[in-house]
Amino acid sequence: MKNTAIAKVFSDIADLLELKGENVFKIRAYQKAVRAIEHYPKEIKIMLDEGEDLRNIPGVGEAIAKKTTELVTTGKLGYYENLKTEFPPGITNLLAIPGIGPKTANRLSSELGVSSVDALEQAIKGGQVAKLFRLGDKTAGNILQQIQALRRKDQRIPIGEALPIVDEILDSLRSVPGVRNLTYAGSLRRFRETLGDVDLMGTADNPKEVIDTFVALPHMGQVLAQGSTKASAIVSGGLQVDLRMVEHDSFGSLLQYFTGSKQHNISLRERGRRQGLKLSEYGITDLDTGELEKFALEENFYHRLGLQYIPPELREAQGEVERAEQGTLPKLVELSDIKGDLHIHTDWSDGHNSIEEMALATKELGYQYIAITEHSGGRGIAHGLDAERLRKQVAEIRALNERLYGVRVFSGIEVDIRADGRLDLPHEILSQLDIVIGAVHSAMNQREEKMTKRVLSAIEDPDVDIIAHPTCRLIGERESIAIDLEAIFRAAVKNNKVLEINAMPDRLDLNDIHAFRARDMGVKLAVGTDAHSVAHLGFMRFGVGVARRAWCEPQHILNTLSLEQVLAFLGKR
DNA sequence: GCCGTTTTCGGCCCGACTGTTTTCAGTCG
Repeated sequence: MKNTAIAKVFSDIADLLELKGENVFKIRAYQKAVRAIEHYPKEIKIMLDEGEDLRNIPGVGEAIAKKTTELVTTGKLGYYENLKTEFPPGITNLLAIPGIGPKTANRLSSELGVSSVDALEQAIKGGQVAKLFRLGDKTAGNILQQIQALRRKDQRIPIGEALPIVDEILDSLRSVPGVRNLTYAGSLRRFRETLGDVDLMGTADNPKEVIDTFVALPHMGQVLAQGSTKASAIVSGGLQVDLRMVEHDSFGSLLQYFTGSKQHNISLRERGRRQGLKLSEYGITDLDTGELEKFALEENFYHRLGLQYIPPELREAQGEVERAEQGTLPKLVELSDIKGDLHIHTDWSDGHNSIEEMALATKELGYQYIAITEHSGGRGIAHGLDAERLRKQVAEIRALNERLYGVRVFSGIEVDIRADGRLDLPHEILSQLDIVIGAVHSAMNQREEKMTKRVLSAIEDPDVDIIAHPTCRLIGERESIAIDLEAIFRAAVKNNKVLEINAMPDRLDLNDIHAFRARDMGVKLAVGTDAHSVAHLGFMRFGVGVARRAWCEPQHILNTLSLEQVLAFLGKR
């Protein structure tokens, strides 16, 4: 049983306890455990196998540890099963409707016998809901709207789609005279892989003018709200963007507040309270004197609490507050640390640019090296290279290196790991290359045991240096293959092999949680763009974002090494 | 149910909005 499945059960329990009207702190404890478990980098099942105490997970105490153990070892949880029988099935679906909380859901169920979204819709249209005490026509109408919005609501939007649009919006707004600060907050600033909406924040001498410019931008579809300091609009593609213009002297605390995560902010406030301080978006209030201190700079907000500045990517309540207190936060890898791109396609297979064009473009980026890694022949559709064409390409790259200045081109391949675990090209040619990436592109439905064995055999193959996009997921499109990542990570460490953080925005694979665990286990990682054109080289920022969320420092990432160092690493085997 | 630079018991993050009230409950982020 995976951590996400365990978390789902406790999340259900929290919902049911809410309906039951249980002690709110008990409910909060379950919700806290849900977040802790779903983001925990290590599989609980493995912790149990290794005899590790689940109470090491912050937010998990004696009771939840015991329930988790029962759930994982037996596949069932008696407490949960009993709880479920107390309510009509499906009633927790009502809680997913914005505007409906436990109290309302309970009354809908007990007073109207409504326990499904469809039944609720009928009840609203029939007028029964508006007659309930303390509800009314307006509330009923709002709920109906929310139900309809929920039905047509798109999935969360991948960061790769949102960020370029947001960058354009910010560029346009920065040209308004008098703008002083302007940035994005929220999950985008924390670099989460998908976004529900986007929060922009700024300060300006003339906030109204910035708002007016914002809603008039060509990107904007429907404008949902527009006032003197705040506006909301839907940009083409369905992404909701909120712009908030605030007072300059409290910009820091507001940015901190709106960046979140919610759970991170709660951790901070809990800590603040123990210091006799009350934290809010307006600043920090001394509980003794009642005095409010404002912060124009976010850094100072953290420093006032006796903490190191915590980079947004770390603000997920994963122990970053404690580390900031000790002054031991990691010095996160930055885009400027990247010295090369080790996963690149060209027009030799399914890419759009020549080797030279790609090389010159990366030189512009300040890179010292790139690796040309076409698909192998096994992928017929992608004009994959067979041994003969690969030999020709190696010769061309050699010739190119003779006349290129400032950037070194490695000859490489993204060789298919076939369904039986064998590589798609023979040792004779692979051993001639500077770098070999192994990847799964076919037979993705294999059972976990077979798939794991398949990838393990590639990791153990002396010709292979890197495993690309280890889970093969495509965000919003294709689930991860079934694979035992813990076993993969162990083998990578043992064989001194590298796992990729694929930076294509619809892959981001390894993802943040997996990369966190891999790094923690001592796996070397590489951020590769998988670029199929010059424009794709810019994907590096997304991969670096994942690495930062995984608490990676430069030394954890292979392609932060200089040319000499990376050659030494590759030559070592 | 969790947890401890005040505590093993007694606390538990903070503020805003909405719709319904006539002072506030419920919900959200």
